[in-house]
Amino acid sequence: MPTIKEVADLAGVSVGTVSHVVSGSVPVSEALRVKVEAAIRQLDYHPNHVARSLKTSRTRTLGIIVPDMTIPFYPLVIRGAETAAWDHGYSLIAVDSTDEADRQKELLTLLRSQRVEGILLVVAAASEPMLQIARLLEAGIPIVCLDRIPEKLPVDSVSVEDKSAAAMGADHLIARGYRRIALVTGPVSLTNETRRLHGYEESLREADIALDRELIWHGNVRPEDVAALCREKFRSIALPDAVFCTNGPTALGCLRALCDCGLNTPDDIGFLTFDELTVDDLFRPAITTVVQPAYEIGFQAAEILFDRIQRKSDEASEPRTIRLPASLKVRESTRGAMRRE
Amino acid sequence: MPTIKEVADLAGVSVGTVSHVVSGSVPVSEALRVKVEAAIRQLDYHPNHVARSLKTSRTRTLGIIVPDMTIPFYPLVIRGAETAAWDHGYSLIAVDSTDEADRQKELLTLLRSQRVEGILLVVAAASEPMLQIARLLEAGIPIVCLDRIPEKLPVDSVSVEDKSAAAMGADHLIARGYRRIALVTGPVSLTNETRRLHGYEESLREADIALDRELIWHGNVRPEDVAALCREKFRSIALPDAVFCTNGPTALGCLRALCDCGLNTPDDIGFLTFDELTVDDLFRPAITTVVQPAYEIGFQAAEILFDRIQRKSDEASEPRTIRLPASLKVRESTRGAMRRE
DNA sequence: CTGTTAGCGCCTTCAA
DNA sequence: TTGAAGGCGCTAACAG
Repeated sequence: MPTIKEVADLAGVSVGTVSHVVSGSVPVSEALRVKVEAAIRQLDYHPNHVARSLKTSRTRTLGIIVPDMTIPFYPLVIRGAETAAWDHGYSLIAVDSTDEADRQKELLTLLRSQRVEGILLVVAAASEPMLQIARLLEAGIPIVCLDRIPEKLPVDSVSVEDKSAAAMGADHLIARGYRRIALVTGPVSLTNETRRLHGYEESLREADIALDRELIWHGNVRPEDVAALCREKFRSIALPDAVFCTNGPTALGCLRALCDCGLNTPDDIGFLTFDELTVDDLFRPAITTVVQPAYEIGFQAAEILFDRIQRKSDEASEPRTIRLPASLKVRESTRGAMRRE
Repeated sequence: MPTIKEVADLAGVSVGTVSHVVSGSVPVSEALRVKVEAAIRQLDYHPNHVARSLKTSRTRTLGIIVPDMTIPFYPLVIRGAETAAWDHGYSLIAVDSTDEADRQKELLTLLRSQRVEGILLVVAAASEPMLQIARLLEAGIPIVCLDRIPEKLPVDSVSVEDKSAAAMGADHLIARGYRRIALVTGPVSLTNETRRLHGYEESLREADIALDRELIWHGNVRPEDVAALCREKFRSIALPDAVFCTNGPTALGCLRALCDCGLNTPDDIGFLTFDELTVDDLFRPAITTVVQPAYEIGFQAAEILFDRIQRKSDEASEPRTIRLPASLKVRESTRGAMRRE
């Protein structure tokens, strides 16, 4: 790999001059510029970002940790963040914690060693990253949590307005005449799951529907587990009018259970879920969905990071909490309750 | 951010000693080691990979460029590559070219400037990266192409055995009694699409089914476009017995067209596709699929990269071409032709 | 405008 | 076993 020195030698100028034409920050005479550019092309010179970063102590790099890239929601988030980063001349390192606390910890350490200038973090389900996050923050590396927000931690965060999003979904079901509405959640250790639960509860309360604990099923983000859970429920208790899943993987599991139990939607049971399943509208019937602004979440989170990066010193400023509204995509799976009695 | 010097000062030793305990490469007496470790913990020291890389000229980093992270196939590939990288103590920078030639070019340049030690590349559909790839190779940065393989370029590559995979799919359709089998492809500028086409053709030939050009529809990877294409076909020519889509996004478009045209699978028409659509087996009917070993493709590609990285000098060795077998997941959408005449 | 030079933080001989 | 010192490639003063 050619270095700036080799370029300088070939062009017959000093390294300083080469640096100037590369960065464009200092004027260089036409004549020398042409010579330098020729040398760069001839040697196929590519500035060494590693050296540059060491010198400037700015890597122009952001990191993002997601729990599972294969959940369609996250690639969209990453896209949003990547776009924002790109716009600022930054690049984004996207890594996957596979939802494991240990790996998340290692990744955080790694990103820190790589000297990323900021980190977007979707915490792993069973992790306690508070201490590590606090340390990163102390070290001057801003962090923005997205989607899943750790409790009681003064950190910037961006997510959907969980409670009202869930309430919107439940309201819709109620409006369509469903009354016995089961809720299938992800891990309740995640605060956004809890908030979605609250939204559901509130919606029912306002509609004067008695809360039935038997209809609140706490699952996780592994479709197989959720499928087993739902099958068991479908077989052991009176069938609900409708099921409301609070996230994508959960919905996948629940759909499988419906399949397995020979239940049809919406004829036998209504179905509603958070998060597009890629093909919601191709399913027969098409699935009604609470759609989160995934791209926007990633984008805005990155913007906050840049805000922090810009005015480094002023780190005392209050943590920002952004809650974006979800939207409801009404399709066939909630066509309406067919009271069967 | 504390530096190695600060750790050394606090521990009352030289930087060399600290370096030795951090790397573990040189023995250090118990007493000093303990002091150094205490200092490291106290300062929350994290070795600066940037400086380390500059010194050693090894970044322990790989890059992967995919055309679209939101296509479920690619996150799996990335997972595989990330796992392999992790096993070797490397990290992986995953970036998305959004299938644009320009962006791909910039990303390649970026990765090079970041001094990644190797690159996994899924070329953008309309790109001509030959020259740039050649330059990277010359510069001693190994590249492995995956999934989409550029033609006539002596570069390592890993992908599915396209032709036989497609033939397997077509054979299955034929065995189930389908005869008028439409093929919906992605961009034919992609050689793997061409090879899948060949597999289809060969399968038909061997079954003595006359090739009908009218049944070969060349689409792209934008579902909307493919949907429009298919709708037009469904309305203008005699309905095929079955449709075979050669990739996921194409299948999405085709399914939409079936929906829009009120065609049911498999009653009106059989349906088969490459690539899991996340929920193939939840669809009613469940969709028969040619499944590519996505994770394995990513994993093996990364392994090849490490092979190259290891024995750097010996760059003359022949390019390796790995073709992994696909498997067929038979579900309901190809239940069998119901001859309707 | 152009050249010179001092580090950025770390690893790695090399001596002691 | 430990310490001292050079230099990786680059940028940013600064001097000319």
